[in-house]
Amino acid sequence: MHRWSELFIPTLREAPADAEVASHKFLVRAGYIRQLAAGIYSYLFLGQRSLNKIIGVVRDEMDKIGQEFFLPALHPRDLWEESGRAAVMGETMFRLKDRKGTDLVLGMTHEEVMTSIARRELRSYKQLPQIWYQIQTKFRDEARPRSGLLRVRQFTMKDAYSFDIDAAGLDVSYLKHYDTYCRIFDRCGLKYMVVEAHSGAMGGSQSHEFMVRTPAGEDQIVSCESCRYAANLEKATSKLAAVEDLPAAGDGNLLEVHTPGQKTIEEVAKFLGVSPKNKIKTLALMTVEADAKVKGRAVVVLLRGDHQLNEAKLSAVVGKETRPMQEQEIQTVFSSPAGFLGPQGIEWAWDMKDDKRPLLFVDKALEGRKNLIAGANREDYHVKNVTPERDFKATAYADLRSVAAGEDCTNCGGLLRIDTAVEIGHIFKLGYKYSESMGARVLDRNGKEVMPIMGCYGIGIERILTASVEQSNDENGFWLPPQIAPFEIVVSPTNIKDEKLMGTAEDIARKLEAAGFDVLLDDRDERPGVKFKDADLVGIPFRVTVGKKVTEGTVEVFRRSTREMHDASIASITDYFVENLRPAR
RNA sequence: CGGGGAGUGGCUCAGCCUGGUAGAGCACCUGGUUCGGGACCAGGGGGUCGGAGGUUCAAAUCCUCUCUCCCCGACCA
Repeated sequence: MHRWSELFIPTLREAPADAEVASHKFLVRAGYIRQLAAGIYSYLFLGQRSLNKIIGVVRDEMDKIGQEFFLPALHPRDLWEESGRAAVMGETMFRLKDRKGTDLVLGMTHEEVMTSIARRELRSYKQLPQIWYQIQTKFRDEARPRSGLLRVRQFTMKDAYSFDIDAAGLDVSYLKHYDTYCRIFDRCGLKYMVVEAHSGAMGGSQSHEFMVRTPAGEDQIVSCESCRYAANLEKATSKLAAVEDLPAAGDGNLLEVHTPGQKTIEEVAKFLGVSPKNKIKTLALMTVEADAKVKGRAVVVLLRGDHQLNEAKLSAVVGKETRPMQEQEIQTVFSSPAGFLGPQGIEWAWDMKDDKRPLLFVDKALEGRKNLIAGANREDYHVKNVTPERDFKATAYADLRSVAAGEDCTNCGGLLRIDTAVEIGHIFKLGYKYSESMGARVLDRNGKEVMPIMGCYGIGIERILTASVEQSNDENGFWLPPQIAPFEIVVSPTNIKDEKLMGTAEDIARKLEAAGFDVLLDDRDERPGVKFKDADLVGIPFRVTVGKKVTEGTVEVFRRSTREMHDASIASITDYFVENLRPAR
């Protein structure tokens, strides 16, 4: 039996000064975690116990569809060179050398290692499909760790990888994970949503994220209030209301207007008395090359004046990350200072291969529009009557803008809302990326050599705990669902020196434990108030208070989530929990 | 990496502006009283004030450098 008086549960009366978000404050106050350095945490008894329960649920469900491995965290850097990701990951990857000077890295994910096993061992379609997973520590040297356990440099991830003979097989593996993830998060008692996610710079593949809404999150998710549409802001689309074009000014040809000192969209629109919707926003960017010695390429993006660039969408179209141009670079392309840029009168590359000229990507919202206002590429001047295709030719039209709250759903026309959320799981169709770069091949039923097609699937273990705390807390502390709480029930005698109370509390704790419940007996020599405050704080969903009413054969059961309290007879206490706790499992 | 904030007993903080030999509350130890929502009384232990250098008769306090942590941004497989 677990006796509080013998355990290390260092609760704090006050939140640590460096904690900002609720989960961080409470996990520290409740004695679950302690910080070692920025983004590096120790898990103490209660924290580890809860995480072990989460891992138990994850493992139980994953074992139904896959096989558990355990891969090294320490990888030879060569392996990452093979996949080409050593450069891509940049400084986010921890790097070190062994005593012989060999370059090693700490694993931030395990596609490379899993693929290295697959390519050596998998020979035939008869061995497929395979689903391999592990629960293991990941290391990522984040630019800015933050929010307690929400973004850290070392954490536990359940990562799974599927290998199939063809795309249809991948669909099956993907769906299995989708369903399994739903079961896992349901069992963990989370209120989550599944959203379509950005499929990365490679494009084409399908991806879903499992999200828990909380203001502490770092992701923005778009969802429809009328239908089931939900997507990460990086990926979301919306339907735009039609915009009335301006009438042609003058003879309809390009017409310069003097706009002294009016640089921003807002200023110019106001100055000219038009809506930003009739303006073109011209953004000047450069590609970021993996090899720092290679010069970037100019990328210009046109958006409707009131729209925001979505960098994830842009990088998917360009195939590379981009950064804003510096003043000098802007001068080279536009011969104009920033603030007065426009697309007209410049020779754009109409095809990606033409690398002498800058690329011009135009958001679809501008397609078919006319008589727009853009910068004149000349200080203090803008130009009217700008009409796409007549005054400039785009490299491509694409969806490049971010959805804004209040726009219409593409599916059903309903209202779209935007919430912040934390990502707890992500499933992804990888395709042939690693099979190809790392040389995994199997023979198909015709004896022909083909690449296995892969998927990868991750769950952030600590984030389940963190999201759960974010989802269920009040000023006194938090409560976890019984399935992932360190203990299901805390039994609190109000005075341990009263032999009757203490004896009864011990009996009850023993009985509940015998019935299979996870019980903590608060046998500390503390005043009742201290015990109640601590019990409220530490995330245990039920409390049994053993007080004066034992003389009547009664104790109190306190449900932390609702703060409901009612009497229960000592004789039937086990039955009470069998009824109230077990169905929740 | 850019901007902002903070480092003083275990925790939360005051003291710094205006230099004079370090404090409070909580926690901890001993004894006693108490016991249904973070008790009370008495006694006690614990800090080279993040580090280094400088100014000064004297530095937690002023100056320079540096390290660490937090927040905003950039970044985020």
